[in-house]
Amino acid sequence: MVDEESRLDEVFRALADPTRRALVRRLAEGDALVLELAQPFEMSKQAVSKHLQVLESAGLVTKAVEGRSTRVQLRPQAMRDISNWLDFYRSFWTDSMDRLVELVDGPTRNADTEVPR
Amino acid sequence: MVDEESRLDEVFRALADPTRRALVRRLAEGDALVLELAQPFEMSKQAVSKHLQVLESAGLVTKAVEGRSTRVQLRPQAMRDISNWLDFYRSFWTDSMDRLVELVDGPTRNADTEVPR
DNA sequence: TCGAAAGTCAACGATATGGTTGACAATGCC
DNA sequence: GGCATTGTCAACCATATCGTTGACTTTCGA
Repeated sequence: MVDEESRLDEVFRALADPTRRALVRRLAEGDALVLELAQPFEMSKQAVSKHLQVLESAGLVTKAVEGRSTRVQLRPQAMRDISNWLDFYRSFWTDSMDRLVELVDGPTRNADTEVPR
Repeated sequence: MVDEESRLDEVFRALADPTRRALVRRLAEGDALVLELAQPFEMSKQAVSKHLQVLESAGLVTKAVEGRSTRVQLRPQAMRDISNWLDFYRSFWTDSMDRLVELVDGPTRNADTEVPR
């Protein structure tokens, strides 16, 4: 069982690369074979294969062998982990906006908005 | 001007480290001095300083010199970039759930739910 | 059956990362 | 003034990352 922290690491890291994000975006349009994925990138198929391994180990992608081809499928549920992580801060950045507004406009609004713990 | 892609890279990368996420979470409770941040981690202040530089260059944190101390402040707005990026896939993973349900339950529900582009 | 196609594995190289230690500049305090 | 405190910089080390090329296995098709 992989603990939550290292899973977050993997997903964040997997998405911290423009090539891999492009692969993900491509896969959002539908499944594809590895070579189809490698095609638009000027990169060796080996490089793409490695990127797909990173995505797979992060749980963002699954593979299914079909004859001598391999079909790759997006598994966007894995993004839920980081989405949940972000949720904790979502209220924060709107609150920050409020505080900024307050700074600019002066404390006209009543201060009953709780600061999150 | 930094283009959108490399900004995403930086933010994703910055958050792909458990120490830095811990720093962020700590800063969510309020501003802190660098030494205060270094305190709970069994790590040299230099290491923490480096992490903070990564966070700062990703726009997740700002620093303000106060005498010989430096106050660090969270800037959660930077997370908006990746939140927006995720938004594109948010509908996706719920749709995938629907497709899964359909697979298990059989096609009982009418198929008027659009597949996103 | 033989050759081309799809994909992975292994080894290599250049560069980035995350940590260390030691030195240093700037500030505050006595 | 002199010394401790805060933080960064520089150099170094071990390891990871991202790409390459070459070899290999498996599968398809003529």
